[in-house]
Amino acid sequence: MCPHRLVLEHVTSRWGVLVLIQLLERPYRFSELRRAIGRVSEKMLTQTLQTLERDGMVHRDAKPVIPPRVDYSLTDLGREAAAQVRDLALWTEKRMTEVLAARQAYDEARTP
Amino acid sequence: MCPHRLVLEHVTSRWGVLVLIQLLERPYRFSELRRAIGRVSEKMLTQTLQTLERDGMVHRDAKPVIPPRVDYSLTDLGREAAAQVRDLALWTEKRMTEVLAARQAYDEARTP
DNA sequence: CGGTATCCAAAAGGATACTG
DNA sequence: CAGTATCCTTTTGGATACCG
Repeated sequence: MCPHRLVLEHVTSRWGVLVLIQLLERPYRFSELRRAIGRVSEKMLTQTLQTLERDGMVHRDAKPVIPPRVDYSLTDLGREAAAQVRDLALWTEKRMTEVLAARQAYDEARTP
Repeated sequence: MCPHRLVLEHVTSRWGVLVLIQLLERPYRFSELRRAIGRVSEKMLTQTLQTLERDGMVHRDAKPVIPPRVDYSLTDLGREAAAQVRDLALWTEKRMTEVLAARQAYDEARTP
């Protein structure tokens, strides 16, 4: 598999999309981000953030305090990706009526 | 899960992305599309095409001849989606250098 | 040719418990 | 608080065989 295809999979992955769009708004702490996204396990959020950090999309700022505090934000690269992903998400929202109509036509043609 | 999130997952799915980008060029027959994409099983290509057809992105034209001939093409809706997906794919290609640099820095910071 | 059906392997994902 | 580690379930994907 070509390497840039993998990056595309990271940013368009189930949780990657939601993380990028959320961080486009402002930086978030770990638990705060988890609550904002909703119904994501710690494991998947950790994994998604690590992948996006490794790809240079997300910046991780761990403050050496007790209790630990870690802030996540977008890099310049991440902001570019996030903006495109958000546009695609907004497009699907805007076109939802057409999609639902197409589905109904498709389903009705097959269950007479 | 909100419905438009599912549509987003369809168009950004592993094979969905490749199908949309390929069909942006011109219509394709089933086997022809399979060869063009490479290393996709019949099952996954069928499944992907059905999902995209149901969502109103892909048009399926089955000609009643022997041997069977089926042509797949993009609808207007599909062309809009495909263009955005292709742009995102082109962006990841363009930014690959930065991503690779970020990865190297990430990996080196963790294996001294 | 263009599928469908079945079975199986691999990967993704979640719940829980534990740690610095 | 922000993770790791472990275990288990669900989903995804591929190989194969068969059908119209």
